[in-house]
Amino acid sequence: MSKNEVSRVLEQIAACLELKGANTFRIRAYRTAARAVAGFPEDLAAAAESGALAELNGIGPATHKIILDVLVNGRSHVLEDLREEIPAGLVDMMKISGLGVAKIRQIHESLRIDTLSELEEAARDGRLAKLPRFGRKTAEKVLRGLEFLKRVTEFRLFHHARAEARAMLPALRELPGVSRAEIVGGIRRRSEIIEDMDFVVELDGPWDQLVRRLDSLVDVTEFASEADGVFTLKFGSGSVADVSATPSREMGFRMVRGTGSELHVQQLAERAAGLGLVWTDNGIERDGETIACPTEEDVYAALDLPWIPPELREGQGEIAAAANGQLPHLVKADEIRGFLHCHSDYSDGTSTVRDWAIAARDAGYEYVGITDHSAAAAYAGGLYPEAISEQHAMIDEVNREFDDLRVLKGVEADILQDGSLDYTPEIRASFDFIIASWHSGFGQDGPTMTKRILKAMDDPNMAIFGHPTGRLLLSRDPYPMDLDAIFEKAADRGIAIEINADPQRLDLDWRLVRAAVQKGVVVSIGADAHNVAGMINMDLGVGIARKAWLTADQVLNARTLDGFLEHVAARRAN
DNA sequence: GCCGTTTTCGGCCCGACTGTTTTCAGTCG
Repeated sequence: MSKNEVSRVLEQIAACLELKGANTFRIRAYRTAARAVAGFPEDLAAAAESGALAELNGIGPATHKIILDVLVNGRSHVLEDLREEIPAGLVDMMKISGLGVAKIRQIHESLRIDTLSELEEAARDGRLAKLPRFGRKTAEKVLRGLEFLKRVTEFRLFHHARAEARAMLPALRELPGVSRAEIVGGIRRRSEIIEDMDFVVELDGPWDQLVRRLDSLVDVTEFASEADGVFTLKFGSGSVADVSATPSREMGFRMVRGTGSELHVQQLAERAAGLGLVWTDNGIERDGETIACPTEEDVYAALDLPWIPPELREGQGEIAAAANGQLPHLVKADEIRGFLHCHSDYSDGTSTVRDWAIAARDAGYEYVGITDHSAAAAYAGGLYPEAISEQHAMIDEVNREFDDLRVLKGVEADILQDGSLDYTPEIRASFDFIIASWHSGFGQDGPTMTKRILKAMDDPNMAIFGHPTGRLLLSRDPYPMDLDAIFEKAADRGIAIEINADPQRLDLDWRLVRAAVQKGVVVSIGADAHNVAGMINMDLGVGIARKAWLTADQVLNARTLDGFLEHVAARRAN
């Protein structure tokens, strides 16, 4: 059982308790434990054995017992008992925007509804709108929510899928006759959401032996094989893996074919045709002979191309760029010098300023920008003016202790309804830099939102525009605003646009990052981490930057400390 | 249910918006 699965069990318990009307603090305790588990940096099972898990902040006797139950038995008796009482459909309804516990209970009790399809029916035939305090708009919102759920339910977040795929690799590599196994597909391209996991295995032995052993892999519930050596596995967790088996002389070809998007592969086939070659499902043929391609380099070389980084294989011009020798030198994780956008225990984070400094220095960063929430974000413990001075004094103290790292006094200031930034101008000027982002007023229409953001950009203290479109992967679409106008103004004012690296956000979308950069916008990669375990988010953000063709000089926090501060100063003077 | 420079019980996440209502419950971040 992975951390994510254990964390999900705790989340589900919280959801069931919420629907039961349990004490809110008890519910919150389960959510806290779920987050603690998900963000735990080490091996969970080992920590459970050594007793370190029980010492973890947020884990108490009850949640510890549940975690052990899940780790040892693969299931939670507490959750199973709750499931007896609470229909699964009601838990699903909590994912619908606009439906909270109270409304769901009302629906359940007055309409006797406990599945999503019954809910849809009631929303369509008018029963839902007739309930007290519901109405036409609520019913429409529920239908939109149901539509969204249908659209996303086959997908999972990148980091969850990658963790599961990585955990599967050793088992695949140990299968008889398998000399190599690699992850391909959307995970290798670093797509933000993933439908199926894709693998390629290099097989020396006979196929039937592999077929017999594949369905013995842990937790496989369904197994189907296809004629051309692709095997589909379904797991108890609901995830699906496609495993493609190939002899070593075709390994490179299978990896290219398995990794590239449909468009990329199609464009490779067209290029092959242009060179008088034939692209088939199993390889590239010249004069009726298949060209041996044990490595990916062999495939691209046969097409007279240099190797193309997997992140770029989307059919968005990378083949032409490769042919012209114009592939970008994609930014690498070790080129990021500044760790930006982190929350400390002054607001809703759990790590202290000193924790952040130590973790950032140990990870090799030159500077770390602490950006707690501003006062308007009351729900997240946003800082009142008194707390700011206190925090700045603390940062000064920590800075005196480190000669190889600088802690910057940042803030994630709310963009208020009217487009002004939180705090007075004097307070805003007291920060080293400001990430401005919005956390409320999402009901506004597109033009109003655009006007609001454009106005915020007039504030000389706004150095970075945080999680610009507000999207939450698999749960909320981006907000409808005029991004062209916003990118133009950002370029003009020298405001960086954030790639927020929270795995649920990955906002700005990589496709849009490319558009922004083409307009001259500088990009900042922000981890949006709430504890030092969240430092791994930076890797996800770099992945998105690479998908957007970014080079280090286009990334604000790949600059030196002086370079970063110069940028902020230039912005304030603009 | 968890935590503790408030320490074994009492406190923990609040303010604004939305859609429904004609004064506010429910949801969201």
